[in-house]
Amino acid sequence: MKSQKLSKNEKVVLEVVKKSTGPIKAYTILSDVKKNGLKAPPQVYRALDKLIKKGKIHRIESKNAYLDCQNSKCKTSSKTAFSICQRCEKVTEILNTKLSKFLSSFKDDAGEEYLEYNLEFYGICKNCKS
Amino acid sequence: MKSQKLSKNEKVVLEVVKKSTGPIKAYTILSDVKKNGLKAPPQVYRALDKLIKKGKIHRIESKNAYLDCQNSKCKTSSKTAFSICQRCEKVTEILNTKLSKFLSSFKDDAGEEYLEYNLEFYGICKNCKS
DNA sequence: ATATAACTTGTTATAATATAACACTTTTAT
DNA sequence: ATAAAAGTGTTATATTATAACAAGTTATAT
Repeated sequence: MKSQKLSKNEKVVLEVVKKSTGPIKAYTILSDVKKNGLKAPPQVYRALDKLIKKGKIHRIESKNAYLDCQNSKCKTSSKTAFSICQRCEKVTEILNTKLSKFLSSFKDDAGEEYLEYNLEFYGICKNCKS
Repeated sequence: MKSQKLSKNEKVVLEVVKKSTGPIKAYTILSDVKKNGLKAPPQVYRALDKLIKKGKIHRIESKNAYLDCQNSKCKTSSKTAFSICQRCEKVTEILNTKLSKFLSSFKDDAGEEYLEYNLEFYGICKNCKS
């Protein structure tokens, strides 16, 4: 794992991601951080990439969007699981020991294990069901 | 599940995806199907979307690429798992009953189950290790 | 303290991925 | 036979992401 120290742009971008109520898109971040002097996509994408590597945020692959990490221990930047509501688009990080143990020790039919994974569950959240 | 009948463009696109040795990108498909008369991105993307719904192909989210389904029974278009080699980029669909049962019956901490999921494992494949 | 390597930033341009909108044709169901 | 639904062709544009390069900053070793 990389140093956890954040650069100026990384801090600026992380604050915006944290403030967001859900996954936020790169260009939404960009328009938001313009008031902090950032001007161009590479500045945002570079910060996002670093923040992911440092375990501060996650990328929700099926949404091309970014979410701040809910796990204070943050050992999970390469072992991630999320639930995604198909109605309200809400995304929640899943922190579940049984799940992470199962996936971390999963061997495929060739006997191979995997150090990293990303799992996205899709369904209707409790709120939308009721 | 939708009807399995394929339209003309869907057949053309599916053939290209099947022929590919690994996940193939939409614009690679496009340049390939130009000899069949298809000319513009929407023709390809529409076919891809339908083929996914019909369970003929999968989208590899972390690669923005498409892979033909290896499961002849093809009940799994919304419950998918893949292994992705970080060195050679090879992608293999994982068909493993223990895994699918575990994930299909997984309840999160709020007791919710999910009808759909997509799981991507990352590691080094057997071939690259040796 | 100073050289130098490693990292970070700013900037322009462009690449890569995907969809909107609309007119038209074909297939399907009644 | 007709209407509804599904599929096609087309142009334009939206969205997401990276290449490339110059300049500034910080960390480290001597």
